[in-house]
Amino acid sequence: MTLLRSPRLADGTARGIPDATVARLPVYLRALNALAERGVLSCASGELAEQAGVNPAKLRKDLSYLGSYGTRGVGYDVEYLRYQIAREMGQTQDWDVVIVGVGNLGSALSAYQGFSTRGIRVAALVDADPQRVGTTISGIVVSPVDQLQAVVTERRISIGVIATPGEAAQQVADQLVSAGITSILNFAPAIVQVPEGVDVRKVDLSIELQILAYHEQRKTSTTSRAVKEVGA
Amino acid sequence: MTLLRSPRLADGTARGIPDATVARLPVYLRALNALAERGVLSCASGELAEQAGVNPAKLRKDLSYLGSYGTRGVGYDVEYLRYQIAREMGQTQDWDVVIVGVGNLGSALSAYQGFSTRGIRVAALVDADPQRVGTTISGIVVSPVDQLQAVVTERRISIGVIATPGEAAQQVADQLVSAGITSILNFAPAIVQVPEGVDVRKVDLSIELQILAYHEQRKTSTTSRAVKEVGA
DNA sequence: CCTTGTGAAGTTGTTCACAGCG
DNA sequence: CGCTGTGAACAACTTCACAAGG
Repeated sequence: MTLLRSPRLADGTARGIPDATVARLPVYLRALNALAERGVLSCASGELAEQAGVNPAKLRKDLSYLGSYGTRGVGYDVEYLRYQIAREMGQTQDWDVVIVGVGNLGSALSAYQGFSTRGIRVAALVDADPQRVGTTISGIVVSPVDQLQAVVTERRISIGVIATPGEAAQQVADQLVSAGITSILNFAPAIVQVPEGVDVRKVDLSIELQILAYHEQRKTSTTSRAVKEVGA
Repeated sequence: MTLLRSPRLADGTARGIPDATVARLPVYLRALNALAERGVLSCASGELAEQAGVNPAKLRKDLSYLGSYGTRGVGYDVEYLRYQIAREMGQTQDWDVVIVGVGNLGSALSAYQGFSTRGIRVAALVDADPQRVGTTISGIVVSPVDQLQAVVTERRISIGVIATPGEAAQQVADQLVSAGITSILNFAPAIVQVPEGVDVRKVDLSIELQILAYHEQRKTSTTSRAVKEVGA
């Protein structure tokens, strides 16, 4: 079970990048895109780190897992680094996702502008409600749940998004898995169990607010105490 | 700067609960609510841990930061533990939040059913677009941005949600802070800078999918390798 | 010089394993 | 006996501080 971490494989390719680093690479990518848009060609770790909201040393260590893409005494070439991170993140291709559940949240996700520039494409929408099936949302016709397998196979979708009520989440997860999905983003307020080999990430809107409320409570009750940044 | 951790203050009250634990307490709360609804009166750490999707030892350690609320040889009283966690999380009161930006995502958040049962109440909606100001969404009239200060003060709101495009995020954050908000949940794809004492949490939809895409890419490229749960 | 890349130290989080207690 | 609560070992992550090198 103690799967040891290999920072680098024998073939020299950077592998086994720490989870915490993987979670930050898209942030760096976004910061680099912002710099590129402003016409900046090169930047030092300090500038990029500030844009990304992290410590410069952390940024450099993160980048070191990918390779040595900087120039000592100078910094990083914006376009080159942008490409290297994008490649590492698999953004040289587009990733098709299927959203299950087109209520308020599912509809908002379908319309979300930010996906397309990050290599994410909403390729299909699915809902259990016959009233919603057949309607068009953000230019996509909503399919019935029993078409999930067909849609996933046909469009080679490997990522599924659960945007249903909590009660339906586990069943939807099971259906996604049996349709061949191996990565799930779960917005439903429920823990879903999946077989080995399937990745699940969870975004829970209530929990984020509850965490803020906890810190808020402590701020007002203990008036004399230093406050530090809330862990992300 | 080296703010040392005090698990417990002199007064005996549990304090300085680790961030990782605070982030999981709402999950335990949800699991306990589910058990209570099923009429379960008592449970062992193993059952609760399974419901919550964590290791039993981790659950017990998390609970130990709050106090000793279990009974050895038996387990935990569902209702009692539920109350203790809720109290620690500040859920004995309701927390009013203001959502800035009522586009697709902001509207979906306003309509989100899951908040009310978790002590979160959407108390006000604000938007910069004159077209949206004055309209009613989920029973709340949208206020103009220049009313933010008044709304926050009047309703004693301490938590703000940014659901605007990325370009507007920093400005909105500044406005929230000057209106007296000290906790921000940021859905915009941008890093916002805030003064000391203000907490910011970030939820980035694209980044979550990009992280899944990264793992997905690695699954398909290296066909012979064990896959482990993606870090939340 | 100046900034990267990185060992080493420090901090936080997780898991084990068992003493303690109902 | 069984399950909690927790010290101690372990693992992951962050930060420091400085050698390396353009």
